[in-house]
Amino acid sequence: MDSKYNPTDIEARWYQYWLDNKLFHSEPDGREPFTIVIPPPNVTGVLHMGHVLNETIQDILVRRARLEGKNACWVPGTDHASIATEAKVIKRLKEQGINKSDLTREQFLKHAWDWTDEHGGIILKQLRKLGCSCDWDRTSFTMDEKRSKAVIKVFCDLYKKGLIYRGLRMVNWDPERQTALSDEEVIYHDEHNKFYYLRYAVAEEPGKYAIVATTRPETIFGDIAVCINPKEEKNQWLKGKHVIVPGVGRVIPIIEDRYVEIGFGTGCLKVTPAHDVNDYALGQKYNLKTIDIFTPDAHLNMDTVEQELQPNVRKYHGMDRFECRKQIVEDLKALGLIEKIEDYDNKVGYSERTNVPIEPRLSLQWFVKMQHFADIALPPVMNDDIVFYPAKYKNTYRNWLENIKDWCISRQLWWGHRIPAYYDADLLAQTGLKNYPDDKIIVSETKPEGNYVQDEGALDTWFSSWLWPISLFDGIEHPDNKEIRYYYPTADLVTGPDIIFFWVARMIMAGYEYQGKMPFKHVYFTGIVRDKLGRKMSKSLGNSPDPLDLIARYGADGVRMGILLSAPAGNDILYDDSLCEQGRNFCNKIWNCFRMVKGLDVAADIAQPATSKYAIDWFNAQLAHTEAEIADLFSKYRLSEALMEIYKLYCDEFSGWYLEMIKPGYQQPIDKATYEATLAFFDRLLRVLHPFMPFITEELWQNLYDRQPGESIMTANQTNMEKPIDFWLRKGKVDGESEPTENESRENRNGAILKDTAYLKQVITEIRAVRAAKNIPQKEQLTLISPVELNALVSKLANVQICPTSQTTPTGQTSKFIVGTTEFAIPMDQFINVEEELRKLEADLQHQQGFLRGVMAKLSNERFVQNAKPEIVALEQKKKADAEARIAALEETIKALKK
RNA sequence: GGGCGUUUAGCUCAGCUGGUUUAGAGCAUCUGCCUUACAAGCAGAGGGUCUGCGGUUCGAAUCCGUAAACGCCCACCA
Repeated sequence: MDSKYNPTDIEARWYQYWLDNKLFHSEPDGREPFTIVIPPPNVTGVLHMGHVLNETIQDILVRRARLEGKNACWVPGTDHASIATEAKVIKRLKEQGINKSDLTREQFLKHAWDWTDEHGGIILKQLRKLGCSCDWDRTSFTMDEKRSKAVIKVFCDLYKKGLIYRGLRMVNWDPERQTALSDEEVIYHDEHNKFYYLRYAVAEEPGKYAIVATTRPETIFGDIAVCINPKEEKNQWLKGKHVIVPGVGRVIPIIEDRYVEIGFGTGCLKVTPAHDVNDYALGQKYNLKTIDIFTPDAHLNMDTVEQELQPNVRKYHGMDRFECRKQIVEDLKALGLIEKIEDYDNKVGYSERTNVPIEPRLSLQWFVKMQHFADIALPPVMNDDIVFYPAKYKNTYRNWLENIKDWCISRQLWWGHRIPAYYDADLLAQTGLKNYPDDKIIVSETKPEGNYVQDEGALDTWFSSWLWPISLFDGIEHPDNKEIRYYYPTADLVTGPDIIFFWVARMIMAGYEYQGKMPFKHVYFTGIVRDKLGRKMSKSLGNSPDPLDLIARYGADGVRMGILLSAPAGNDILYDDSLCEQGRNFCNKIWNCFRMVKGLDVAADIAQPATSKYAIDWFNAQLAHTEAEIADLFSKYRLSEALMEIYKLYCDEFSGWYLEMIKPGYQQPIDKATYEATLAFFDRLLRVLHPFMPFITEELWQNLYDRQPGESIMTANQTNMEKPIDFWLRKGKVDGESEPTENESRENRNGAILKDTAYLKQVITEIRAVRAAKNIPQKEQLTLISPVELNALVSKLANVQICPTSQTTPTGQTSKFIVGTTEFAIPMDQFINVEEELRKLEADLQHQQGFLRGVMAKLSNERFVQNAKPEIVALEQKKKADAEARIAALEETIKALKK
């Protein structure tokens, strides 16, 4: 065995072994289920650091549950990611010289499926490298047959219930992809813009102007009115008048509405009902017409402007909206129709996917009525039936649900689930889509007989994702089937807070609507993975490492540890390669522990040293203690802390102390009892680590004992994780105790031996410190003069000969230290720097005296003694006694030294 | 404009319902060691008054108020 752990081959081998033995596969049975459904990554996506974090956490939870004996099932799959994938396909087609507009829907979809087949599932393959224990037999896709059927069925069902409707609304329009978006898909950015003050000539009073301030001068072609607040003093003179849209020539009325805020800008608001949500509302209220001046790709369309005005504005036809803005400003300047231009900061909405500014656009879309869903989804989260980690996201969740708006679910895309609404072809020809009567629409899972045409739109991707925990188990089509009854509700959902509205909230809604139950019991919100400078990882910054490359360098276990180490739930994690390095180093440490243990020469006929017996007792207690700690941390989803506990357990307790305690002398064999106990400890240690580092733990577990084919650490039932194993414990009751229960006595004994060992460790550490300070090598044996009886482990680990104080009269100089209130001394041949010793001791003395003053201040305070709880007072008295004893010991030592 | 969160060693974070030996961990740093499992290691050491201010209390990193800095979410002020 090499002294360095080499993960590459080992990882590949064990992953294949797990697959070959179907160890990830789950079928309903009598055990308690533990289900996680993967947040489906985009089908054409590749693994990035965010996935690594997210999937590692899920794998840890799943593997832990599996070890606990639960029937763990982690269902993988991918998302068709309607808009993102369609964009990628269009881009690729363009590279081949093909325009989407030249293709029929069928032709385009053929290309899209080709792309999906080609790239789809790459990310799932990558998850295997990371060690994810998904049940691959259950791999699903949001657009596969089962999931598609579920989506269509739900659409029809909600339509029948009156919860889906078609309507002409102002929606967020993505001019790049030319589709509607939901409110959640719009991201607002702060921008430095200009505020343009335009002069609208007053028709009735030549030479006078109404000044209108706007950030979007290019929309004046669609102006229908100018609105003032009836209460605004300075604009009273405009009441009932008309103004002329500058550069356009349209005469429009001044209208009055209290919506216009007094004192803001000029008090005159231009009303463009086709291009602004608020203006649209005003338009509705005052029955104004709408002029849509943009084409679907946000170029100016002057055909919609009145015939007689077109000669004035024809030059803008076909211009891009931002080009037009520049141009119109130039032109109005030339005409003297711009009063002034000011800097102005405002927010502009961008399409989440294409990153172009969205355009509010009046359009015919499908919506889900959300109030009903908000009503069923709010209570379970607020009263912790579904628990959020961290809990602060409950606020965010509530805030959204309490201000819920209807969900625009139709998209003008081809890649996705096509809306199952059908129009009578003849009637449609007469009326057009907008005027097609609602009651003549047929919404159906199958195409109706006759001459019908299907709605061209597709559904929002999230309209399939919200069914994911149900549709994966066929719970939409067969709501009471065996699988859904067994696996649903799922246990945990692990996801980012950025999709709390998109996905988490909507799954809860669908869960209650279609199963009458929550979709999951716990939601673990991860943070965002950033680089060590706190910047988001992005392709353009080049600060996003390729996970596969990291796995090649550090091993999957190392990377898993690296990503997890500083990732408490909800906190952003600042990723740095050095964290993976720490993970790799840890693997190496474990590897070498194993080499040491398995390299021991075992002799059946030698007796077990008392020190080893003690060491085993102690480590058993320590292990039980840490295991309980870890169980507690898991119950709170504090996974990075749990891993840190394990790390310290291996490095400090097991490797640093236990193995040193039981290690036989040079080229000496070890007794069988100690060896067996050590193997058993190792077995437990591997199990507790396995969820975090599956590969190395499997490798070592397999080599620890002879294992049967098909056996795995994964399924080594770990039912006793928080309890110590009995047979190492001393039997019989502790003196002075009256019949403790088994658990109590175990805890007492564990507590006692942990305390004893802490004391021993401290003595040993002090001796080592003396060595370090005096540069005395470990090999050179020292004498320790001790007033108390000490375990022989002290001699073994510190290489000292222990002499009782009574039998020793040190000649010459000694180095002294105090543990608790006991003074120990080490005689020294060499010269001792008395000054140095004194300085240290006096510093300690000062510290103790300061401490004692603090304690005394409390105890001499009557109100403290009266008000504080008795046990607190008693504790302070004990502190006082201890400090006094220690001070006495120090003073004596100092006095002796000064002689 | 609302709401939420954060601020503890050089860095990343624990510190739960105020009292547990005048603040803990990992990493990094410094010193000494290639000691017969491991230099991707071992041993030892240093380092913070808990963002500022005020209050409650016998007692505050912990509770309250306030200010500042940073971060996030929501919102139709053109």
